Amino acid sequence: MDSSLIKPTLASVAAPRGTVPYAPAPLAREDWQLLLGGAALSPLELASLNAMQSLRVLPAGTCVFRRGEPAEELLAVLSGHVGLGLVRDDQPGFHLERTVPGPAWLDLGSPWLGEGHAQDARTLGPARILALPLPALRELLMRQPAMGERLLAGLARTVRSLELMAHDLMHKDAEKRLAAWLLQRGRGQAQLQLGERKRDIAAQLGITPETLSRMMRQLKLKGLIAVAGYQVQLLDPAGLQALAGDA
Amino acid sequence: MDSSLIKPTLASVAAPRGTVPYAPAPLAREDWQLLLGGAALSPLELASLNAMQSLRVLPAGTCVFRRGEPAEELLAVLSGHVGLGLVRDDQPGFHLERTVPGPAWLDLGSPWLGEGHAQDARTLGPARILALPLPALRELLMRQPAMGERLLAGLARTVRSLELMAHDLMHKDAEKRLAAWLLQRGRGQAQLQLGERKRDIAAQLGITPETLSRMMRQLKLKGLIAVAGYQVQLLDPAGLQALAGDA
DNA sequence: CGAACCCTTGATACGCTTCAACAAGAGTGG
DNA sequence: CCACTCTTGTTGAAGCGTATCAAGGGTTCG
Repeated sequence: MDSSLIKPTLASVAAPRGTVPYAPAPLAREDWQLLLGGAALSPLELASLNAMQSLRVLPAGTCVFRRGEPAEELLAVLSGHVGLGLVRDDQPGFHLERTVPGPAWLDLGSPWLGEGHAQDARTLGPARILALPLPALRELLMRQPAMGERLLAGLARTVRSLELMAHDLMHKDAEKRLAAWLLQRGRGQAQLQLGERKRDIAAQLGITPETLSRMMRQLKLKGLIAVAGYQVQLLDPAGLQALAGDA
Repeated sequence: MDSSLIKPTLASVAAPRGTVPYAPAPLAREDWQLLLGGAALSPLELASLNAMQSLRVLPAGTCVFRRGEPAEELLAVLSGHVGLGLVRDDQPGFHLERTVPGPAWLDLGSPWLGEGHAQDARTLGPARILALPLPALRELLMRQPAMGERLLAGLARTVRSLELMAHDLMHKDAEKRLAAWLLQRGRGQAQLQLGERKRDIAAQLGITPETLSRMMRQLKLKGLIAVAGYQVQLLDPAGLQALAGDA
C-alpha cells in the first residue's frame, strides 16, 4: 500500500449546511488547553467550558458559516482542516484564502464585533467543530476575568500569523513562500503528507496551481525536497530555511 | 498659499529612541471612547484608565519600539501616523509595511503573547503615543471584566483589517489596491491631503514608488481623480469603488 | 552654488498568470 | 468488464503586470 496514493478528499462538491446536532460529550482537558493556552485551566473553568460547549461533527465540504451571517459563537477546529475564503456569485466554486488546521481557533474575532462573519468557511475534510455561544461565554468572562486574557492571546496569535502572511505576500516570491510553507507544515518532521488538494495549497500561497507545480519541480531539481504524489520529503531543511528567509 | 505644497515630513532620518517623559494630563473622554469603542465608558473606568496611562509626545522619525523588544505596554496612536515595518541589517533605511493613523491602537496584541514585538515601529510625523502598562491593565481587567471585551473587539478589528490586506494582495492588482486605498483614506471626503510620502504609500500597497506614480497617472487619465502634488481629489468615487471592487 | 532628497518617466527584464493540451485516477452506468 | 465523464495535476507557449535600472527635474537645505 503506497501512502503517496492517499488523496485529499474533495472540497468542491455542493456544500450543505452542517446539521448534525451537538454531541454532549465533554472535551478532554488537553483539547481546551491547546486552544486556550496560558496557565493550567482550573477545574472550575473546565467545568464551565464543558457546560456551554457544543460539538459538531461535519463531513468533508460542509459549510461551517457564511459571509455576513451573524457570529454568535466562538468557533474552533478540533480536528481536520477548515478553509476560509469566499463564494463568488459570478464565478463557480470556492475561492480559498486561508486554511485553519485543527486544533486551533477558527473565528475568534467576529463575535466581538457584532458585524457577522467576513468570510465563508467550509470543511476541507471531515472535521470536528467546537462552538461556544457568546452569551454564556460573556457570563463566564464576568466571573472569570482571567479567561479574557487567554482569548486575547489567541487573537494576538491570529494577528501575528496574518501579519506574517501579508509580509510574505509583499516581499517573497512564490518559491520562497512555498519553502516557508513546507517548513511550517513540516513542523520538524522530514516526511509530510499533504492533507489537502494541491490547488488549495496554491490558493493559500496566493499562486495558481500551475505555478505551484512548477515551484515544486524547482525545489525537487535543487535537491531540497523529494515528491511522490501527496507525499513530500524535506531533504534539506536548512537549505529550505535559507531559501525561505528574508535575506 | 497652495495647500498642495504641504509636504510630509521626513522619516528616513536617524531614529533616536523616544525619551520625552510622559505628560500627566488626563485624556478626554472622547479619546478613550474612540479607542475602546462599545458602550459608554463609566466614570470609574475612565478614572482607572487615566490613572495608569502615560503619554509620549514624539517628533517625526522617532523609534517607538524595536522588533524583539519585550512588549510590556499596550500602545495606541492618539494623533499622527506611526509606521510598522522592519529595519534590515543588510540594507539601509526602514522597510515600511503598514501604517497606523491615529487615533487607533498601535500594538494591542504583542503584550499578551509575552514574545516581544514582531516589527519595528517609528513615527512618520509628529505623534502622540499613549501607553497602558500591562500589570495595571491586568488588574483593571480583573476588577472590570467588561474592559476585556472592548480589547477583544479592538483586536478583532485588527484581524479584519489584516485579512482584508492579505485578500487584496492576493487578488487585486496595483490599480485596484490604490483605488481601494484612496477610498478608505478619503472616508467620504472628496478632497484629501496625503499625509505621508508617496513612497510610504507605495510600501503600504506592496508596490514600488515607480508603479504608484504610474497608477496615479492611470487614474488621472481615466478621470477618476485629480492630482496636484500631495493633494488628491476623488472626482468619481463610484467609479473608484467599481474599479476597486472584487468583481 | 552644490548636495541630498523626492517624484516622475522611459526601457528593459523577470515572475507569474492565462490559455490550451494531455495523462492519470475515480466514479458512473451500460 | 468497458466506455464515458469529471476532476486533478502537469507541462508548454504566450502575454500581462510589476520590478528594476537609469536618467531627468523639482525642491529644500547647507
